[in-house]
Amino acid sequence: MTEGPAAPIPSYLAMLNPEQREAVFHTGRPGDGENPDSRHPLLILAGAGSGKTRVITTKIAWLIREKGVDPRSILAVTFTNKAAREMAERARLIDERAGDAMLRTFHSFGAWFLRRNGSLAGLDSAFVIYDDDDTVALLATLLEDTPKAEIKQIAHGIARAKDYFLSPGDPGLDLIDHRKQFRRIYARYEERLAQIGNVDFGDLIKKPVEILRSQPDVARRFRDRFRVIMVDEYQDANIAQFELLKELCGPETYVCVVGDDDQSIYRFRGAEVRNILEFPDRFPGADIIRLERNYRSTVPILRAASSVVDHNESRLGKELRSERGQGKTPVLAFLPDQDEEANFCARLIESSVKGNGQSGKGGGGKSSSSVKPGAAGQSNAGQAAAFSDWAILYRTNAQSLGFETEFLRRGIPYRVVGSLKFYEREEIKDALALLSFLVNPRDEIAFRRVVNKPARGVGPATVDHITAASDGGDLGVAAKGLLPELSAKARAGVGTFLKMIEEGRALLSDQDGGKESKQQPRKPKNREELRAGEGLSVLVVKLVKDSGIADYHQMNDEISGNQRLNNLQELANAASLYAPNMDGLLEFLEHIELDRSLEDDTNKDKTKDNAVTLITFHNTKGLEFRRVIMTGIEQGIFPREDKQDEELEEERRLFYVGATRAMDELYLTSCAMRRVFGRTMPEEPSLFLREIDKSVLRIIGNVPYGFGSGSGSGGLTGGVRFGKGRDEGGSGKDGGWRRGDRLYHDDHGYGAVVEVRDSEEGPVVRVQFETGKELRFLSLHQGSRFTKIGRDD
DNA sequence: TAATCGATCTTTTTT
DNA sequence: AGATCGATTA
Repeated sequence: MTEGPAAPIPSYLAMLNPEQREAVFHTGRPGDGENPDSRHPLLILAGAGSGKTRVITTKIAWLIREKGVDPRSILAVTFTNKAAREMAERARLIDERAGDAMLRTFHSFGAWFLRRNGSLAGLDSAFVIYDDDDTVALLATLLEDTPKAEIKQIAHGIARAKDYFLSPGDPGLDLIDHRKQFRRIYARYEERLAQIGNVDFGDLIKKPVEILRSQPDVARRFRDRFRVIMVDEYQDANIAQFELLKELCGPETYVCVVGDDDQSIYRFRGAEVRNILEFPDRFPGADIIRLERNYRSTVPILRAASSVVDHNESRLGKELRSERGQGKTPVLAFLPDQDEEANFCARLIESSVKGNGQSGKGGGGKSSSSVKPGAAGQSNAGQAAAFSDWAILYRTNAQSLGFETEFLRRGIPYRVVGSLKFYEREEIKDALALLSFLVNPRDEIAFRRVVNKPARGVGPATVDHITAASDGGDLGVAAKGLLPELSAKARAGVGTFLKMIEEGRALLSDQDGGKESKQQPRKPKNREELRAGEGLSVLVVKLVKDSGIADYHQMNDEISGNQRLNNLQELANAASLYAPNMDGLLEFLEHIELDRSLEDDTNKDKTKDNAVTLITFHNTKGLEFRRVIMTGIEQGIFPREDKQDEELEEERRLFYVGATRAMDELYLTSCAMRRVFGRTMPEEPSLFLREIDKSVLRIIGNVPYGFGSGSGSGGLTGGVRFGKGRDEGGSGKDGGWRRGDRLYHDDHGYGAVVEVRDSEEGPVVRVQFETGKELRFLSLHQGSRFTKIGRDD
């Protein structure tokens, strides 16, 4: 199965270990009696830190260089843009020609496919991609008076349905959402989306599959072109993506997928571990190569990580071996609460960085931490760390706040990965909606978003009027036709809006110089390559200015108005890399939609190279850090409370992913108390801490009673248990408030009841606060915001 | 009809 | 604690 190169081994291959080499040299050549043109598929099970990316990139280069494979016939798909970029870069370093191979994310490949072949499914090539918010907005127009939460649920259902390659008519839909109306809404949504002429995220995968299935000639063309298909992070593929892979593969296609079943963490997004577990069944004749040498982490770190994931049932099984020796023992710290947790992390980091010329800035304020990082025995005698060596990992984005506050206070540089996203900002979405409407005049969602922003006197009634008149067609045309019927105010507003849009479109076609101008749409390469004021940014700047969006946001937001302006400027800068014509605009919008890694401006100044990384467990996939702190390892937080069975297994894998990011040092923190939704709750150590191999841990802090005593179950009741809370204020269900009652309100402080009277909704209580404020409350029985103190009389 | 204040809900994780 | 909803009010 393996065939080595004939002569001396080139240097780019010499650095590979035997398994990696086997994986690179595998070409799936058929045996005797098999179709000589067929290829055995390959599944590379690549453990964390086993040099997976090196194998893929080397393989691509090797195929081109030694096997004479045409680079253009190679397709490699990843899940993130970052991975795609990295892969392209590294493959090109080995062989320049690898730059001609197609390296894309699944979604970007789908978009590329649809721009060229979408017409076969009735899709105009000038579509815009709707994100989740747009999907919700579209559903909202379909479902008036439906609570937002429910709409979101339906949107989620539709997204999942597409992940599983299910259409409104599919019986399997019941597994997603069994309510009868669901498939009806899904069907209407599809209809409306088709009418508008845009696609959502799921369509980028689902539609290509449909086209490939219904158009044999297209399928043939693609199978002809792509002779080699590689998939990275295959454990994250969903059913639709699996189907797409299947459709792209002819009998002669060489398929190679790389993944790690232990790192499958996107089930909630439709990822199916089954895809990788069953790969040998779905792709008969598949060979499997395991990469089990880990070059990243020390022995105890790997041991700690594996000991947890070993508790999973459904695994292909794999034994990671460290090539890095013993190193420092991972530390598990039990801490009183999340403030102390942040404090602990800060001091740990500061003490490691000291002597490195970086300011430690002595941590004023509370110094009475019960757990001193130094006590961990991690004297950083010789080697000082850099801030950038450190990463703080947490389960939910919300947990970053405490660390940010503490780091800010102490002057520890940090950057938050992936929480506030640039493209999710209101002003950016507004600007993008304007641009989208230029491209697609049928885009009701974009139209609704910006037609009256800033307020132009175009109210909901007018907007509904226009959309109704458009009958799914060009909204601009419809609006124009309706102008005479509108009130003077609305007419003026709509007129202004239309004029602006027309000018924008004119700008695009002006620059176009007709269709025949074959100006190469510029690829975003180097941000500095073009300056703002060039390319598409002219259009963005003009629209943002003319629309009044810039002023609107600057006025409306006194605190961060300028920040918003900066963000808009940043958007314009990004646009400068694209050609100032319709194609360039489409490309720009697609780029924005699919690669949302553009950083928020607020991160910019902190992004100095030397900063601590604050990041969710999910976001760390594919990254590595010298020193990692996994925080909030508490039952209910991680794993989340509602996780069972397969989902619990996925949480375990997430733990595994997090722990295996660490190269040299690993710390785990678990708090006895934590503020959740603003209330302080007692916490228990995570189940995973019970599962972890204690022989590779150093435990510090106040160990919860019974923890680690090995005395079987029941040993995990850490922390003090509080009852349901204090007395419910007063007697009776409605609180039993009377005139003269004194109370404390969380927001307003002390006050007294001056009047109680009945209404249809229940008793209305009027309270005079010490601040002088007098407020009326419909009911005071909620308990949490009010505390009854006593009575005056 | 916008603004304001109280009530209620929120926390997964993301291409 | 913070965002968002939604009802009441000027």
